[in-house]
Amino acid sequence: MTDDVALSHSGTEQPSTSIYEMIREDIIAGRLAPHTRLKISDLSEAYGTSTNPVREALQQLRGEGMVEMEPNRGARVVAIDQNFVRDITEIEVLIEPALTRWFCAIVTDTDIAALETVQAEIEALNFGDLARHAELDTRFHQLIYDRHYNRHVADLWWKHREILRAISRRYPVALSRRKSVLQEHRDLIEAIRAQDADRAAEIVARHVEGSGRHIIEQMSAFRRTGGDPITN
Amino acid sequence: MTDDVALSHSGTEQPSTSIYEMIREDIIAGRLAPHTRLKISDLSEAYGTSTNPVREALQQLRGEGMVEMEPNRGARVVAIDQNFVRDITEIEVLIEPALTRWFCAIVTDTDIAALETVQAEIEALNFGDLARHAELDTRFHQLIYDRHYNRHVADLWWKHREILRAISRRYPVALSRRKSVLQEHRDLIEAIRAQDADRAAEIVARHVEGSGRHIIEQMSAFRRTGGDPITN
DNA sequence: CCTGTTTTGATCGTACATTATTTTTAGTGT
DNA sequence: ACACTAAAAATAATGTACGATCAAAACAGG
Repeated sequence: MTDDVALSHSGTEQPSTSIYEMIREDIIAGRLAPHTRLKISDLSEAYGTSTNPVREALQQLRGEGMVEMEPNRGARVVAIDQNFVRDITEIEVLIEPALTRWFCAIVTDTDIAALETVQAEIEALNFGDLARHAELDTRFHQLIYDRHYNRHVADLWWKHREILRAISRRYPVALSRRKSVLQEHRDLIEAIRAQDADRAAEIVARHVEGSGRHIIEQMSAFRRTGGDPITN
Repeated sequence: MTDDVALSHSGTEQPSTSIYEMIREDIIAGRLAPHTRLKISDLSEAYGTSTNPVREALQQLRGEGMVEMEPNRGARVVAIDQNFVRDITEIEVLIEPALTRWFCAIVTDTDIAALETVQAEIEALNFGDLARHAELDTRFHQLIYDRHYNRHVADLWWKHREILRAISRRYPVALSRRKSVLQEHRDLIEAIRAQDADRAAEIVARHVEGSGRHIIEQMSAFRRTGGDPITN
């Protein structure tokens, strides 16, 4: 089994975006799957630069927890197993309801309209394009969370979101889960409109919990069959 | 005001501990105060190495959020203001009660005995040695949180704890706060012994909240007077 | 006193050297 | 002839040195 890096970058890259962002984006987009080896010489060649910027980018990603490194043995994209997903989902179950509560207190008609617009797009799409759906779903929650004054919480949510995106992208979404997502979003909008913070928080908690559980189930299912999930 | 780096390292360092850990430790210990400039040439000289290891260490710390960097303008220890403390305190108010709840469910007599031992030491010390007190206080909570299966939550707590330690070390502890800390610890032990998870969680939430508020108040007070707080 | 230029200083990128680890190959004993 | 061990080469990470680039500070002219 080849464990090598094969990226979709042309040889001539504009260095407008940093190496760090590029590697990061490649991890989130799933082009660098969890636990793939990150060889600095390969990466420096792939991104058309010398080794030093790559090394520093990897160190930064290491600090963020997106890559893991062993001394004298190089770096890998962080291995994401069921426990990993469970762990960060549990954190989100604590955080997202709190963010939602705040949103309920400061929400305006414009905000709700924006939510409904995105939700309408999601329903119209109806999981036809999974990548697009993920994008819209992210935007839906982002509309709520980005309003919070606490940037650290919002950033923490975003960081976890990106990781979950990277992993969930590799598995399909079950039909039952699709129904739940749509319903929960609708319920959430209603609770927010009614400024019922407790109810909104409760819905979000269940939403996050369900999302995490679903990913874990899909991981188990596809691990048992041994088949590779979605190959890009 | 000098903005330079002046560390307490001898010229001959054993490279058993990495540059990363050394810089990190210097930040947490307060030898590198918030917002101090981190000049790689100075650091490489101070730690007795070349620039590259320092650069990578700084990138890792940047990923952790302990250092902030601007392109072509170098790195600084992250600036910790009142909002910063408020932000991470708010996160802890969400996280620590959850960790405590779990602890209530799995606590043993040995655990409670350990807590009481540490608490006895704290009370005996009675804030005589602030550094030692901070150490014991950390250990007290660590006894509770390290038992949790979710390593990501525990690590998040630890990361925030270290940052708060770095900042609170620069300010004295008010007498009223000292009383509260001791009382809250005692109450917490009682709630845990009774396996009253709700009550324990509530106590911890107040404890964390009070701790954060106290730090913020001290920051405001010493900012107004303009005087530098505690100088090591 | 303000503005444009020069100088200084530090970061960032490239190239090279060293060290550690893994793989290959050769050798030895049974 | 096969298995196991040891030595050696290859591979990759880690550290050092230097030149290029960028930004702020010092300076000269108006």
